[in-house]
Amino acid sequence: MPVDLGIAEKQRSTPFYRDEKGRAYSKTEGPNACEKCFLRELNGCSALQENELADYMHLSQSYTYSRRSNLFNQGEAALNCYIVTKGVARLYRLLSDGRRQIISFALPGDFLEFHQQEWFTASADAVTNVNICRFSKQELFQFIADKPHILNKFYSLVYEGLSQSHEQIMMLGCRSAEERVASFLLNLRERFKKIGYISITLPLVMSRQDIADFLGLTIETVSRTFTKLVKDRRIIIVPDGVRILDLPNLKNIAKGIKENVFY
Amino acid sequence: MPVDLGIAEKQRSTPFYRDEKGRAYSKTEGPNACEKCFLRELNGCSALQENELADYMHLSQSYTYSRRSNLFNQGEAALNCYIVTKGVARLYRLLSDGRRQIISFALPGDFLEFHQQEWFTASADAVTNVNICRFSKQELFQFIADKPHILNKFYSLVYEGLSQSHEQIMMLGCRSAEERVASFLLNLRERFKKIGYISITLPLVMSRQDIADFLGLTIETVSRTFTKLVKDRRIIIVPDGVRILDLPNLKNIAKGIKENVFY
DNA sequence: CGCGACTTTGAGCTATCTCAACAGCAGTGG
DNA sequence: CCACTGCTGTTGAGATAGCTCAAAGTCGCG
Repeated sequence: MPVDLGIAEKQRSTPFYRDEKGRAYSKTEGPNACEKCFLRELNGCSALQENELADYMHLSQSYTYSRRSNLFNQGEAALNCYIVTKGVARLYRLLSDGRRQIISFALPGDFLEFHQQEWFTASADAVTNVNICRFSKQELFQFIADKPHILNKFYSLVYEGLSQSHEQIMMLGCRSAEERVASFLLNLRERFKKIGYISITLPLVMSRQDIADFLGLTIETVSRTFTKLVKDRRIIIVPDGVRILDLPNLKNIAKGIKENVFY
Repeated sequence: MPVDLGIAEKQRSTPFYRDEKGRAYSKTEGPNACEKCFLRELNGCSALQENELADYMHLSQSYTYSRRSNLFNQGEAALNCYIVTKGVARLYRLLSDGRRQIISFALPGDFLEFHQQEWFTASADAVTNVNICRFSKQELFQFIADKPHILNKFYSLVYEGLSQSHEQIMMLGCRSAEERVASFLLNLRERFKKIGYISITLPLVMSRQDIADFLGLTIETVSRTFTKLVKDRRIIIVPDGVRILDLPNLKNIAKGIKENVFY
């Protein structure tokens, strides 16, 4: 089963439930088929030993959220944690006056809220149709309590997230609009590669507004910057994404190097 | 032993060594006196059980770095990890053209580089004279490999760091200069409180340039913003720090609320 | 007292924002 | 099949928060 970003689907057809907050979702009955999951090699689940898999499969349940729907909200009791298995989700925080900062885009294999804190510190919703594995936090952490090899793997993943956040801090703190957009495209490209999604077109499943709120820019600045990159022949814009024409130069822009420098 | 931010000391008197990179430091011979350490209640060490303490004490060694000296650099092999026990350090990343982004200020009790990655992803140096506990990463992670209660504690601490980083992303992505400075002061105040450092004056041991590089602003903008906060009677500037005059209003500014709002 | 490091203040500049118009496209309904 | 509507993205023109450069002030220290 290949990586699925949920690009094509615009509508959902499966029947859905609503939770106590009115969120629509659909659910796969019975335990998850972890042994067939293409993500097993990639993420925290890879730390599982064969004899642990059967129990683990019963811990999580598969859910589907449709495009634009909400997964959880900042401030709510954090009873569950999530792994994205298909599509893209956005993790964000809001200020009281409506300003939004997207903290990260979660791709297949990414963990959300794998902590033991009582409340969600951010909100998340589905950018495309999204499939997730949902765990009861309490059950999950009980399961791994005597399995340090798994906890260790989780630890590494959180640290990786921390490292990504530091990169993001660097980006927002000292990079220009053009550098931000270039970094964003390259980072996305790397992450797709890592999960085995390789294609000439770099799909941009999120809106310009999402990109703007991620990069700390306005939608107009993002648009103008894309236009500039197109004019300078670094990229071309295609339906649902971009194609990178001049990778080395884009990398230099992302690094903050103005002219062509080869090394 | 109370929290010591190393404010008063401008000079160091103890003899020092130099490591292979030419870094000056001094070292306490023999095992650390963890049983007397005031941080034991606060940080990761609090997860240690009585019978584990003796072994743990032999894992780390106490080092002193003088003001402005370097602890480690981005890109070097990450053989050690650190806990600040006195003073303040800055963790930062550099761009090739010299732009610097300070990722965090590490106060007593804060962990640095508690990961198992091969290389340092950031640099750190001493803002004041700094005491640290230094661990061999390999030895430390070997020690905790069969002690999930400690690993679990570390996990929580890393997640807390992640949460702080997300706050920082929010700050850099969508807050104005005044909001950033207000948030910075309040956040520092909270963190001092947490480690038991309570005083009328909020000490600012870092330079304006450090604050600017942390907040993604220039030194001039930081200075002007302080001046504005003084004029508006939110704070007063005193030697080595500020005093907060109007806490509720400062909190509103930090939240992005313009006028007096009580709730 | 004088030097150097740091901070504040001033004045003009610019990258990015704001506001507004318009273009493209999908869905809808007659 | 085509007007109509709503949503998203692009482009333009003017406004502005924060930046840059320059000068002056402050403070600790020899």
